[in-house]
Amino acid sequence: MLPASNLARVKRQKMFETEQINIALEIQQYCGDQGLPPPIIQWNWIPFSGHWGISTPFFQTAAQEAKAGKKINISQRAQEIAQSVASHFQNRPEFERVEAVNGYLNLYYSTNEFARRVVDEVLSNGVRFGRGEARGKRVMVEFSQPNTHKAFHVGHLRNVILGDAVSSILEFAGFDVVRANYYGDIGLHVIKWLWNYLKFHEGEEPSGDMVQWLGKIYAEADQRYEEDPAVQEEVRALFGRWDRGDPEIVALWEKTRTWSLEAFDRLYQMLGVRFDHVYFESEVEESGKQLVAGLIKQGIARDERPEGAVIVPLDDLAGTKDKFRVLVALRSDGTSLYATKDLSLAIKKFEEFNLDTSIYVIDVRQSLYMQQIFKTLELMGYDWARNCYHLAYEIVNLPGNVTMSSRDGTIVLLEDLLREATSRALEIVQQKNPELPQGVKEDIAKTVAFGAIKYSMLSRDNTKIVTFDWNSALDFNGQAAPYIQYAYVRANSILKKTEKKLSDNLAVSYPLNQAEIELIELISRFPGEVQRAAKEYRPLYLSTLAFELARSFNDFYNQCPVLQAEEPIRSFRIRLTTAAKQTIHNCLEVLGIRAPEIM
RNA sequence: GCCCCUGUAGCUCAAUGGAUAGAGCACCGGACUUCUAAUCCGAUGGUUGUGGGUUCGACUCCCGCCAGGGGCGCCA
Repeated sequence: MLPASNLARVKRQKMFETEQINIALEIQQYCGDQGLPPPIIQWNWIPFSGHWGISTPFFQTAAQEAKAGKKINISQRAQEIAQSVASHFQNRPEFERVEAVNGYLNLYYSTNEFARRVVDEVLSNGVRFGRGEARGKRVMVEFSQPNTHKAFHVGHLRNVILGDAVSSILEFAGFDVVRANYYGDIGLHVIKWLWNYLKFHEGEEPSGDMVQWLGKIYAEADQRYEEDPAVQEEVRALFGRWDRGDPEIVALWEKTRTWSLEAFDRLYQMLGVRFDHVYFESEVEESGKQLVAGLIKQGIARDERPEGAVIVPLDDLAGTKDKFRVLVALRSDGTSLYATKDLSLAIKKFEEFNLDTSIYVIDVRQSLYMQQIFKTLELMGYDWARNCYHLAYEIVNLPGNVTMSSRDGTIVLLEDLLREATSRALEIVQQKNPELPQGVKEDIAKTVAFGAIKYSMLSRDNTKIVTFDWNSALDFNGQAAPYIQYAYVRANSILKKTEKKLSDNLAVSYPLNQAEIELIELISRFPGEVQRAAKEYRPLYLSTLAFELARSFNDFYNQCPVLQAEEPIRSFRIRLTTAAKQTIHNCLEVLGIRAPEIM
């Protein structure tokens, strides 16, 4: 229930929200006048009705009466109250029908009037339809976080796709979003790579796919490192040289790092993902070490060197048991760990960007680690630590619960997946539209293939493991992006054959049929679903809505002739088709999926 | 041992504490002289892991148990 005093603060994030709040207040007023406890109004869509409207139950009101001592049958009493309220709302122009059923009050909108308003709202806002009002809150989303000098596989892809979608959704919902990447450009893995390069690949220049080439050298290095203690010794020595700033090593590091960064730039560009700010581990390493020294002084960290490392005994400090465990903040040899750098980086983010919220898109296996970092920051006295949020997602596995690992060679390279998916899509375009120019066909194939891959990851909840297999990854049928894209193409195909200028926003003067009503209802849900997805960081709500919009449009397409229809039906259906196309576009847009004009 | 996640149709997954738990895939049967069949229509398919509790009402919230996965001092 929204108290009247809060009414002015309610932003119009959903369509018709103001109307709904006003009616809710009126119902509460009415119940109060009748001597009933004020009901909590929770508007739902009316199920099974096939009409457009809102609904709210009165069980709670009845239950409150029962608790107050009245001897009543609750469901019966709820129906009585609903009936009473319904009679109060009888003969109101904004509702076509008002009824009380099973303890619910059902308010059926005047369908044609609301249809007009929904379609008009979409058409007048265009690409901005569904966009929330600016909130004046800044949120940083850190995602992708690749290691340089390593391969990029399908497991990493889920992070990028999720982070990108969440960023877009938040931005569309009204937040000021800073998309941040954080490269692991230094550390043991890089030194191992450099060692292997110097020893076995000296002077080689990258060839073919850069990320793959770098990854191959890394995998090789890792294997030699694991198998041979002498290698470990050499790598440590090399790490020492790097630490001392040996010019030859630093130069090689800089050169190869650049190769890697350029390759990632191309990769993100290909995926249609951009970042507003980029951080590097190398830039927070020194500040991290200093920060840990400070922690020791403050008595937050315990220096157990030389026998042990520098640790933060979180459970002792927080007064918990077996909850936060112990965070290792610095190695016993004084070299930095992830934690060393993450603590420093967290502070840097808030200082540089004046954030309200800081989101970390990182897989679920690092949940404890993330809580340790946030807790440590809190103990350091940073109040904003509670505005740090770990957006955990489950990993991508291979069949048989096999974790993707470069070391074990159990990976599906991004490159391979994209190539395979694109060629499969191209084959289908070839069949459907052989007359199109080759370049156009290739564009469509890419759009479809990338869309399919992104959608398959976004249409599953963050907490669900994705099991990768080629068959389902390359399946373009059913609930998948190509289905949605095809509905968009069909809408476009109708519109191409109409006059450029849309007719005016006239009242709908014919009885809408079922398919039209459902389509309009789904369109009207979009702004609310954007807010819900933003609030819970769940693109799933929008990937589901996109599919439902597409299915509903296909239904409309089959049942409702547009171009052949008589006026004024024809004009309205053209407007509705335009609105559906726009809404599908906006919905896919925030998911990072493009829609082709033809396919 | 402690903590987290998951368990829903044969399979992969949805479902604001609300009315009759829905899609896709697979399987079976239909629909292109039509705004593109990458589509649509129909049929089959359920003790929501299990036992309690809270509630007018539980797939949803709480507790126990079972099963699977993950995490827990110098990896990232």
